[in-house]
Amino acid sequence: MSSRTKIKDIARVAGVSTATVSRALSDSSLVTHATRDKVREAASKLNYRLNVRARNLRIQKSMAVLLVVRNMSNPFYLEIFKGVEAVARAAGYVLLMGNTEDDDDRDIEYFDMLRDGQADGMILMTGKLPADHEVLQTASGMAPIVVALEAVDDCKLAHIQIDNCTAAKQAVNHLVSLGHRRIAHICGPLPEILGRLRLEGYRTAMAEAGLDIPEGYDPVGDYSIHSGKECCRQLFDREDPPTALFVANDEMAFGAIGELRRRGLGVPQDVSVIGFDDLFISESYSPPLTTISQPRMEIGQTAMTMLLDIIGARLTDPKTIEMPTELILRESTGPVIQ
Amino acid sequence: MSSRTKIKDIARVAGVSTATVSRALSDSSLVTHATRDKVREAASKLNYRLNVRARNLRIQKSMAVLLVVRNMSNPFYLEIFKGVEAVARAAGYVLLMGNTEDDDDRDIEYFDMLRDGQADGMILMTGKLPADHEVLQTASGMAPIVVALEAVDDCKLAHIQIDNCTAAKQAVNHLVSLGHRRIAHICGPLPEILGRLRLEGYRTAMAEAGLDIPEGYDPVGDYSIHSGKECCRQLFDREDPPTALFVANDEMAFGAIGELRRRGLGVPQDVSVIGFDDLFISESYSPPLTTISQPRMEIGQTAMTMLLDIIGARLTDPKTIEMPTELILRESTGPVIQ
DNA sequence: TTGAAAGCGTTACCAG
DNA sequence: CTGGTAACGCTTTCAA
Repeated sequence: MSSRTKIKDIARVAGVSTATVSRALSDSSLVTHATRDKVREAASKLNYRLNVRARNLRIQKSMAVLLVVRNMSNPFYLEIFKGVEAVARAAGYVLLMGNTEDDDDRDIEYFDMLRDGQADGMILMTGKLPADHEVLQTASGMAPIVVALEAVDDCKLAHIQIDNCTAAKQAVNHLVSLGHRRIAHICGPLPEILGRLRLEGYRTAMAEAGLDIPEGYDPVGDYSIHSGKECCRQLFDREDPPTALFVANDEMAFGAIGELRRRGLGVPQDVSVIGFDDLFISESYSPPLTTISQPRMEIGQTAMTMLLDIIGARLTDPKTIEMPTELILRESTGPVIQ
Repeated sequence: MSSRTKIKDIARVAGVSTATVSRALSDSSLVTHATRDKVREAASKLNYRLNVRARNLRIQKSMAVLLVVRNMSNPFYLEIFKGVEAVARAAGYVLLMGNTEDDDDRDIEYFDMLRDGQADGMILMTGKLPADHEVLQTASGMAPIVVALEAVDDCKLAHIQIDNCTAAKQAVNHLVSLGHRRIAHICGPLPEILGRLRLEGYRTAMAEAGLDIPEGYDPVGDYSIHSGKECCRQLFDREDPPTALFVANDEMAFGAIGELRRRGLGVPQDVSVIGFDDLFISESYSPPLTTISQPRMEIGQTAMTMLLDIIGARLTDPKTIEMPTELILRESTGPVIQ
């Protein structure tokens, strides 16, 4: 019982060579059924287990994929994790988690892991790309990277994303259709593409509706509950507070609703609020939050599927998949009261 | 640029043997400073990167730990993930995610990964142990497994947990001190130890306060928002509805509050509600939820630290660490109104 | 302090 | 179809 049984032991017991054992165990067509069965029997009698490390060294793969996020404790990612995990394990890959905490050095570490073969592919959700990293300079073929939900400039990577701008327009249109005219937008951080696109959608919808955006009607938050509260405070300290809020994510919307309640303003009686993301909790929030829903699990699944296609060379040209969003009408929005 | 530079190339350039290169790069005390520097220089000139797969095969380690949960998309785990990840990466370990979806076969798969050396250790949060798995039968020393937040019977594994029973008592005592006498408890699933301990705490506290628990005052949910709603419905369809609810987790508490609102009952004016877990959202819920807080990030950190100690043989006997909980008073509980 | 060489456990090439 | 054997890239004895 000292050392685990290896292919050599099976070879001895079954009376064949290690090469044949390897072939038999991997269902190669180069062995007869008879020897295949003989080998398998010996293997199971000896309680054989493949040494994955040895195989990976030999075949030059790690059978692992790396999922890199900015902040592991963001609840938004949960369903995505799950979608990625499901597809990965079905394909025999294990899932390595990467957490950058917005630290560029860590970003690079994960790219290094990819280059060094510790992972065969990467799903990147940070929206950041280390400049000039070797991994990206694949003369032939694509780098085994799928950028999810974010977009990185200038390079030919596979992307999976949603149409943030159109979704934002849809949200604002809904508020307009309820009769709102003073509609403010609590933005996400604007260096990031996500925040910019949602802001652009807001502006476009407002313009199309012939509505002005007063100076300061689009305060910038950082997606945290607290910053939602803070931005809301700014907006309602004004002399011309809005009657409706389009907020760039649900968490800031929660913060905003909290602040409104603190001021004695009812949602949606006094102010309508619409969020973005449809977190698991939003449906049962008080009031249930009207929001834009993204198919997060499917995004994870699709990202991983794409990554497998790249790794398997079934996908060789940059491709962007756009997933549909949906406006979920709940009880945090209502007609404007004059 | 076809193939990556390896230790052999460095050896050639630096004019030493591969053995010396290996030693130099790992800061062995068996090389002189001079040769060490010479080797390092060559390595960096050649842009050398260690082949982790090859090293792992040779040293018979994977430098990976496996974090196994029942359901990856449970927001409760987020901070734990983060805590584990931080300690793991500081120690040079990568984090592999395992998701069982309550499927025993998957459970076994992850134990197999551990036995097969695909991971050097495991943090188990499913509360389930496959019977008689080889991994557990370590004649000498402990299995490299830390059971977190759950308890598994009968075996000598390291545990990290909270005192669920005492925490539950504390919650109920708080309701009692506010004058509540008709206090119900929405339980988690009772086959599981967690649910049982919280129920026990509830019963003990009620008994100590001299309060009866009417038949049916402790409906069983499944930790989902929906089941919280359902259990609440049952309780308030009674002729003797409670004036206070101690709910076994925050999500069910949200469901319950939603149901109460639907019935026109105010929280805490008409009914007090107290949850368990202190999810990220609970603080800004409406109303802000009184709940029991667990130090989740620290639990993750401590679990991983313990695991490293076991792997490094610094910890050789089963040990249970108990983390403190805290009752967080917010606005969902208030004095009973006659 | 250094080098030669033996593995770690597979897979895959090349003969037969 | 099968067997011998050379890798995969590193670490670590054992000798010098």
